[in-house]
Amino acid sequence: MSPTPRERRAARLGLDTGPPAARRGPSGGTKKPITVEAIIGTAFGIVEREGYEALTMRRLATALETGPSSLYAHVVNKEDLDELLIGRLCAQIELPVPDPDRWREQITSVCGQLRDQYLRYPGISRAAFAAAPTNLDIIRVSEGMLAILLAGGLPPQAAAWAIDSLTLYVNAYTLELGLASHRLRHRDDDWVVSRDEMLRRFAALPGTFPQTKRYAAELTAGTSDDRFSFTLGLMIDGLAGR
Amino acid sequence: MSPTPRERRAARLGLDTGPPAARRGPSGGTKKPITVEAIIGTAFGIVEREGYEALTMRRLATALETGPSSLYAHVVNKEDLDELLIGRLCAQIELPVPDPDRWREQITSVCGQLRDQYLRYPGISRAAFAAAPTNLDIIRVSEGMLAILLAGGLPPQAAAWAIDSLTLYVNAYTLELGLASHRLRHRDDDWVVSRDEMLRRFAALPGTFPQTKRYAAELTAGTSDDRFSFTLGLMIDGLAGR
DNA sequence: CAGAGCCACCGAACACCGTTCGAGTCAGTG
DNA sequence: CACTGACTCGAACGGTGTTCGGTGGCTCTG
Repeated sequence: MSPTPRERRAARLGLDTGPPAARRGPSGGTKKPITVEAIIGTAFGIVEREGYEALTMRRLATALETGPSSLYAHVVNKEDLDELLIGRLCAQIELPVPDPDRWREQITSVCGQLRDQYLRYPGISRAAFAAAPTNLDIIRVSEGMLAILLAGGLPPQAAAWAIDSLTLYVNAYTLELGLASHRLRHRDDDWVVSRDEMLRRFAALPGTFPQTKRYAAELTAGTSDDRFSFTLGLMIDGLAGR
Repeated sequence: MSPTPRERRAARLGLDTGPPAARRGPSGGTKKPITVEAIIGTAFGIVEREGYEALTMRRLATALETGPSSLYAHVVNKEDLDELLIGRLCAQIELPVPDPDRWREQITSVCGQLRDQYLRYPGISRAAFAAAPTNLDIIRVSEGMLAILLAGGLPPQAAAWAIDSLTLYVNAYTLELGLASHRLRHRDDDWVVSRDEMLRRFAALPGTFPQTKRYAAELTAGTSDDRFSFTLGLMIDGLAGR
């Protein structure tokens, strides 16, 4: 029984098996062999340039100058590939050493880093939603956040749940922005509208929407970044009250 | 130039054109004609029973005893269908008349209703993420929430942004739960694990994760409902401080 | 050094998906 | 009655993730 893909995944989750002896295929070694590292690298390239929706197994295989089936020797699934990408993303998050006096700005910084990473690869947060809470790189980030909140003096239960809340919100925020940028880049002319257009539409609403009409300015105010820090502040303020 | 689907959509956004004269196709009138209403109804049925991932145009057409192409006379897109579903969902939300003294429980109730509707149709919140903020039924809910928060005495800017935060969180929460229930129903044996299994895995972590190991109990505590109301409380508490 | 077995590679195919095309069929109108 | 136009629907197109079977260098064994 040859090693099933699940076993490969299991093996990768364990200690990394160094360079896999660099075998060559029937191509005669003319091109560099396919490695998990190469797959992840070009996958990130595709997502960065064309968005997550463009990351298909076929597109990825073409970029690696091979066929789709060749990928399945190194990756179990598209889902597995997603998890690899999210793991790599999380591995690049810098976790500060917890400082009790600065827990608010520290947790904000970690969330901001997550947001920036997700936004650098538009749409990839969709993969983050499905990512396993088993992955070590992901747990590492959550461990870091937990340490910060605990150092800040929060009760453990609140800290534990708050991590869920915060990461979930960051994921959702970046997912929404990713969808919007996808529409911008990809047809759907009238989907993403300017602020002026929003104001016009709100003004054209029937009288059944008095508050929306009256506070149209507030509803459309601020950059998406403003909304992000507003919501984060909301949650952190709520936490501080615990 | 026959009416393009976009025009149908535009027409539907205007005043609803009553019963469309009940035309029959080549089937000779043996079966009930396809209407937008019938499409929405059976679509909800499919999602309720088999989850949003099972809602494909082909599956839907089969349920209506027709071919996929027949649907496109009533619906522009799958995206358009999604918007119809979300709109219908939002139309069923009951909006209380704002009471300044009870704004907290009122806003909590609306969010709870949204959560329940989304969870009744697992995975449908994925469609909610993409839904247009143009749809009248959706704006109606946001108008209701805005009225509650304003009655509560919140500054308009905070109220406006808070609506975004809250709905985004509810969407994200239900999306995550929907993904989990999808995995449960659909293979992926070891993906959704019990609390005991989670505790075992946390205990097996290397010493690099001290906080995660120490507070494994807190990290795995509570039902998903507990986490939902915790996060909502967090945001509302933060709001109350404004 | 000869042979065997492993396994990365890859072309072809399968079962789906959303969507389009064009012909066919009816109801209402002039 | 002929015409028009909305509706129906089988067939097909281009796309997706994934599987299968064979090939041929590689490495290890005898």
